[in-house]
Amino acid sequence: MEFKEAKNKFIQTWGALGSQWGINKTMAQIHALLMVSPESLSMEDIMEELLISRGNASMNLRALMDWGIVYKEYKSGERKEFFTAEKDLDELAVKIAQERSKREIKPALKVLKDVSSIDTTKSAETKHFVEQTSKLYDFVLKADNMIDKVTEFKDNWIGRLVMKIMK
Amino acid sequence: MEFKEAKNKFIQTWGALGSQWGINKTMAQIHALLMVSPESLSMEDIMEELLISRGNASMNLRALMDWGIVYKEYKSGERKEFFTAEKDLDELAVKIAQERSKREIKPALKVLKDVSSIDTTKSAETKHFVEQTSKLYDFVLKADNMIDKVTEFKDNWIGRLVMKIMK
DNA sequence: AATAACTTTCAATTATTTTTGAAACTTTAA
DNA sequence: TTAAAGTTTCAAAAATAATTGAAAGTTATT
Repeated sequence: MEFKEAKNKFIQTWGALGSQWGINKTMAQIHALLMVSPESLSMEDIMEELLISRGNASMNLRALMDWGIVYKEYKSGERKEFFTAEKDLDELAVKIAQERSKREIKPALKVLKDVSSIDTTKSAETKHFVEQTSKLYDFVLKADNMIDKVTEFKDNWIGRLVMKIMK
Repeated sequence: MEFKEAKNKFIQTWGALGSQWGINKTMAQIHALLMVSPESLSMEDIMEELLISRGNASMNLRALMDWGIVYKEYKSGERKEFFTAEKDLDELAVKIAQERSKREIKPALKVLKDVSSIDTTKSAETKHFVEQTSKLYDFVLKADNMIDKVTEFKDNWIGRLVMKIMK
C-alpha cells in the first residue's frame, strides 16, 4: 500500500466511524484529513481533496471549530484562512466528551430528573417507572461526572497508576 | 406531570438520544419501553404503545436481542412471545460497549494498523502520516482495552476505590 | 395434514439527513 | 469607494436510513 491509498483509506474509515457515532461523515473526514496533514490547509485544499462543495466545507469547518477541535490560522502574506486540527489526542478526547455531554447528556439528564419525580402514590406501574428512571438518572449522572473528571484525572498520580493497571 | 405523560416523554427522549449515538430511534424506544414495563410485553403490545408496524417491531427486537440487551420470554399457556429488557444498568453498559467495540472499533483498529504500517522511507508527508496514525492506533487500542477491562474492573477493590475518588 | 397463530423478510415507500450551488455577505487592497 | 478575494447562508436536490405492509415462512394445535 502506498501513501495516497493509505491516506484515502484512513479518511474513509474515519468518516464511516464518525457517522456510526452520530457525527456527520464530512465533518469526520475533514478532521481526519487535517490530522494527517503536516501543514494547515485552506478551504480550497479541503474541497479538492475530499471532492466536496464549498458550502459543505464551510459548514463542517464551522462545526469543527465550534467543537473546539479545529482551529483557524492566518498565514502572513496570504489572504485566505487556513485550518489545522487539534493533534493532542487526550485533548481531543476530552473536548469531544465535554461537547457531547453538554449537548446531549445534560439535556437528557434534565428529562430523567423530571420524569422520575412524578407523584408515586399511584399505581404499582408508576412506582416501577419511577424506580427505573431514578436508577437511570443516577447511572447517567455518574457516567457524566466521570467525563467531567477525566481532564484532571489524567494528570494525577493515581490516575496514571490506574491507567497502568488497565494496561 | 402524570404517569402517561412522563412515560411518553421518557421514551421520546431516550429515542432521540439513541439516534444521536448511532442507534436507531425505534430500537432505543423499544428498549426504553421495556425498561419501564414491570411485565414483559408482546410484539402486539409494543406496536400498539409505540404506534409502529409489525415489521419494524420485529426487526428492532431482533437487533436488541443480537445486542444481548433484550430477552425473549415464553409464558405458559400463551402462544406468543414476550420480551423483556436487561434492567441491570452496569450489565447494560458493558454489553453495549462490548457490542460497539466488536462492530465498530475493532474493524477501525485493523485499518489503523494497516495504514500506519506503510513504508516510511519516502517523503516527509508520509512520515507525518505514519506518525499520526500510529498515535491514533495506540490511543484507540488503549481506549478499547479499557472497555474489555470494565467487566472485571467494576468488581475488584481498586476499581471501587477509583470509582469513589471519581465520585 | 390441515389450519390457525404468530413471526420474519424484503421491495417499495416515506422520512430524515446531508450536500450542493448560487446569491448574499464580509473583508482587504488598491 | 470600488472591486476582487474570500466566506457564509440556506432553499432545493440528492443521498441515506427507517418504516411499512403484505406475502412467505414457522410453529403449535386439533
